[in-house]
Amino acid sequence: MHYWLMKSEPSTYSIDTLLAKPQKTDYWDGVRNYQARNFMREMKKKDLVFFYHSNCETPGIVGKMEIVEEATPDILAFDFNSPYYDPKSTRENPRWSRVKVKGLKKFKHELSLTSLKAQPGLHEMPLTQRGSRLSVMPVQKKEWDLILRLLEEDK
DNA sequence: GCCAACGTTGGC
DNA sequence: GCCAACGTTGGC
Repeated sequence: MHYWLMKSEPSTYSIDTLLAKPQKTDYWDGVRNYQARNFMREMKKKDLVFFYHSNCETPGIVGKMEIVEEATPDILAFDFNSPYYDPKSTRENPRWSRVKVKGLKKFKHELSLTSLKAQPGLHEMPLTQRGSRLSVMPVQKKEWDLILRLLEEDK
């Protein structure tokens, strides 16, 4: 069992968007960064993921998801009309991947980036490091547990 | 909205 | 293979 964190801009796709989907499940697609893609390819069913709101008034962790389907080709890359279209990705040789997630919970209070940065136990996360733009990253179990404690939520 | 930091592209 | 130019991310 592994733990992860994935970012999304709430103006485009928020935790509420996910929780409003049928079965609260959806594809996490449109990732166009190799490092992030490679992490998605490592994800296994039942892995847990924090949902992070980026590029907004208060960036931070807002919810929790689980992986319900492991990586498959991101078909948006084949769609000429999609903003995520990539002519270099073909059905014969797909370049990008997606996973399917299920929204488990929206936390009562979000845990802001400011609070996360204030925790010495989280200084090794790419998230809290200056200049890091990685949108999909692994979370150590120690970090996961600490974050849950900070959220004061039942696990 | 600004802009620093980053990742990618493509000419050479 | 280098690296300048460009486009994007994302905090502030």
